[in-house]
Amino acid sequence: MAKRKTGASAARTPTRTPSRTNDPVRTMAGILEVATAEFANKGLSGARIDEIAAATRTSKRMIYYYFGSKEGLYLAVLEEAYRRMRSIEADLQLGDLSPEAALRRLVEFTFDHHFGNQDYIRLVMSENMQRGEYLAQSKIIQELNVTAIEAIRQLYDRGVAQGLFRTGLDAIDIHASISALTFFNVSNQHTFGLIFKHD
Amino acid sequence: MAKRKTGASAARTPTRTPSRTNDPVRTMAGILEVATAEFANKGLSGARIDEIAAATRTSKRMIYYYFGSKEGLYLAVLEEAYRRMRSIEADLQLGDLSPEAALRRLVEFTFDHHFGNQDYIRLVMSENMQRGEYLAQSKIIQELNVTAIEAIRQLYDRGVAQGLFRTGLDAIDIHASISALTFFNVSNQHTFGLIFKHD
DNA sequence: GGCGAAATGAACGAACCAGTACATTCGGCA
DNA sequence: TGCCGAATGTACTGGTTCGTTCATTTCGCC
Repeated sequence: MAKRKTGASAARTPTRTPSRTNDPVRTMAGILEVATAEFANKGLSGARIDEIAAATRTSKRMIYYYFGSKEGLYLAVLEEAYRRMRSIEADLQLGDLSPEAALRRLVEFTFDHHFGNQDYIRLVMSENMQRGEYLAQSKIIQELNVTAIEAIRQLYDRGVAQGLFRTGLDAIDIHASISALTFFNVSNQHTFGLIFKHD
Repeated sequence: MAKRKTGASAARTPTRTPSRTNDPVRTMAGILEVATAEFANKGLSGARIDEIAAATRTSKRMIYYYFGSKEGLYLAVLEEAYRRMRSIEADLQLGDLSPEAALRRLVEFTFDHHFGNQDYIRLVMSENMQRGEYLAQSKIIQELNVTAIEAIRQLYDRGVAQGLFRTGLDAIDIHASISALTFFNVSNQHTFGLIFKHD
């Protein structure tokens, strides 16, 4: 069931995975998975460490052992969510496509990802409620974002060079435009749906 | 449940405020004002009744006296925020303008309101984090929203009749389009600003 | 000018919740 | 095969936080 990955603590774990009860990698992954759902559902202040622990195979003790604090766990969850998204995004290989095709593909991906990963949306919403306090602490996420913006900039510059896109736009604004409508539709579905709507 | 004062806002307040210690209208208004800031800043679960009470001229006792519970206060804050916005919106008198001018005016108002009332934005974000649970309880807000959508529908229909707007659009979608970009820019300013930006 | 309801204040309590102390088992390695 | 650090379980605690209890003051009204 559990696949061994080299990530966690050190590279000293042998490749075999015998039937053992100590499995830090699995423990951490399990905690992260449950915590992602909990933080996405209730936000940072609404989430309860005890509930996360109860939904895990392990105990609250382990959460503090691996993540140090509620905030530490939240940050780890946030980083994992960003890392996952940017990872898929990087796999799109936008550089291999024409500017038009690349842009279309990026929009499609963003659309699909936002609608398919509401946990991610809610984590970002939550983080905006915290005024980006935890994002600001994460060098990792900031680098991921810079890379993503850089990819858009290159794509845009290629398009401008070929006379396909008009000049004077900012990569960040493009990113915002791509995200805004679909993000808004997911994030505000409840206050909007209540006005009258279903589809 | 809260025992709402009938004509809370106006009606029976003597126009001057003599030196009297009992002033329920003022007490309620003061609580609402402080609570709005607190809920907008920290969200429902992050807000602290004790902090709201401390920032008021009155006491926690009064919060429960007038609003019954933390949730009751939150709902009252939400309703007041919506009511205020829709009230200004209604003052725009869109019906008196040409469809084009009315649409432009609506967009401008939405833009200005969103940027000028970040508390409102954050309350709506917060409410979306609660999945619209409290909006769903508020007949008042739902009616306000229906009215607002209806105004857009009329405006749109007039424009279509005059051949100014293309057909086949939905009033709710128009509303979403108007709100999305500016709402997103305010609501996600922190996770976006962190990518790199200032203006 | 006094009566009863509305409004207010001070302090308390019970549940909740993040984080910890203590104790134990596991598992790689010499 | 015994050692030792890594990993885990159990039970607890100290502070926080929503909500309440009890007592008092205010004020409209007759």
